Amino acid sequence: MGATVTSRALDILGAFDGEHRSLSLTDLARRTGLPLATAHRLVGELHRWGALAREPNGEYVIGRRIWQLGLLAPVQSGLRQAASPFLHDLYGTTLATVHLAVRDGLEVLYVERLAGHVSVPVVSRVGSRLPMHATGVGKVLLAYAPEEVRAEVLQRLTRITAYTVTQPARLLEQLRRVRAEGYATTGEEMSLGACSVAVPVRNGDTVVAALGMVVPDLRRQLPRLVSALQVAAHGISRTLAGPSVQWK
Amino acid sequence: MGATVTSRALDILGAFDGEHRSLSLTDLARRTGLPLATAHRLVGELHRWGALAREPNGEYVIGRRIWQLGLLAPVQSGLRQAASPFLHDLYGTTLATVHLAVRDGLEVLYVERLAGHVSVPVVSRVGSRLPMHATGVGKVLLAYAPEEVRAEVLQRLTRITAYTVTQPARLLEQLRRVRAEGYATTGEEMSLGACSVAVPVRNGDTVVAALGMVVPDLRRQLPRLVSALQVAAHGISRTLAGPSVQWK
DNA sequence: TAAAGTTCTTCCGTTGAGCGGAAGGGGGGC
DNA sequence: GCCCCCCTTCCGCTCAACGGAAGAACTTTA
Repeated sequence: MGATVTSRALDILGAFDGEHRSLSLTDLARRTGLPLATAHRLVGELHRWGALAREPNGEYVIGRRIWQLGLLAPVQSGLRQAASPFLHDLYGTTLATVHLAVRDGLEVLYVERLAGHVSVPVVSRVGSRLPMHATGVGKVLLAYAPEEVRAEVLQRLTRITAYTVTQPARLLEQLRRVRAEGYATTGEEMSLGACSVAVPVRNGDTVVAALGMVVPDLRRQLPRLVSALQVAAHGISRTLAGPSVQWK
Repeated sequence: MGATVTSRALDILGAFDGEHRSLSLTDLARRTGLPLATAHRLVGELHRWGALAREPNGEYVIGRRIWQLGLLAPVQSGLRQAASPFLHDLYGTTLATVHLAVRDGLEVLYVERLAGHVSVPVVSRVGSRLPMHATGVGKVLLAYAPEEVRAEVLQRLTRITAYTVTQPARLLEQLRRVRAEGYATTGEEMSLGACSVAVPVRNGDTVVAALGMVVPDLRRQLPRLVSALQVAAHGISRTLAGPSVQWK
């Protein structure tokens, strides 16, 4: 596989994740499968550049330089900033957990999250990924994804709770309705006790993100939540389409 | 200089900054001084891994994977999250531009920023760096920095406005007062029309960050602002010292 | 429409940078 | 003391990275 120097260096960075925020040299060597001496050299270079930093205890963590670079990513500087005020409004009026997510490959990537005080069992975190077929934002993004992506996702509908939709035909039907009605819902398909609604966020004609919220129960207030979401989504779209948000 | 493969790959990432968020292949080759063919190969690898992404127009931007990694940096997951609620409170009670910053090498690195509606000419941005001797947070961080850092910074007190302190002796005296009184101030030393106050944020005994605010004028309300800042700083310190903030 | 100028991509023979096994610290637990 | 684990350094071999050059794709100029 990855035999190039660059890919090895990147693999070292990739060894860090939400559960492994700080790793010792040997941890890194083990997780990447690199010989210790090699890992040592690469880690040294990454450290010298500022991609990695050392904790007082000697373990390595992601460095500030990477954090800084991350702030330049379009997902951060464009979409996120455009959406920020609308998310706050939305949270203010509904007090539910609000999410902004994009599609990344075959998964949903959470870009922003405002957590409600009344906490519902929510799995997502900013920067984390979840399967598309079991989340509200995922269904929206899947509904508007290229045919090939949809086809591939439909092949692997892994079961997560007892309510997860795992039959391709049934999910396809749901996606059709998402396109027709403009919103997606889930009921305890990702975690028990959590339902969700989501709507697409457009930039011009294309769906670039999904905006969703998680609540304990949908029945009663669905129309109100959908319209609140749509108002916010339109606001974000307008900001995105506006004069060069991306660059300021 | 940088002759290793890794450092070249990192240099490519380093070519991106606040003013250059998207670059073409030739831009990258030029900015890094690499031969086009070499840049092409490295960029290809970075792209394949997700460190770089391609815009519709073919230019490269920082990819989502880097953004995700950045979220794992301690500056983001520990300090920033601990401080967030206090910053919001602080902003709510004062309506001034609020800053959280750390020292990175010989400069101030802005970690978080809440912008006031009544905008004062503020230069900082999250992820950007400014010189230490001309900012409130910078003076605080400098006052508590290791002797060697202070010595080096004092050698290069570049003038920015007519009010910037450029005499080492005068700055040293100010730093002494910062330590004695627990807060630092600036008056139009970084940009005209902007004054600032800042206080240290501690984790245990060591100063890990500085909390500051920028206002058009300090005279009248200084005591009130200082005490508001100190309350917030103590709150952050308590959260940092508390049970494992860093890991949740 | 051709010509001249961009920028991007692919090819391939040469060579020195990266490789990694091995050996040498350092510390802390028993 | 001894053992074990983790980190760091060394060094000769080899193969991956290098980059000049040629050509493809696309744009601008004449």
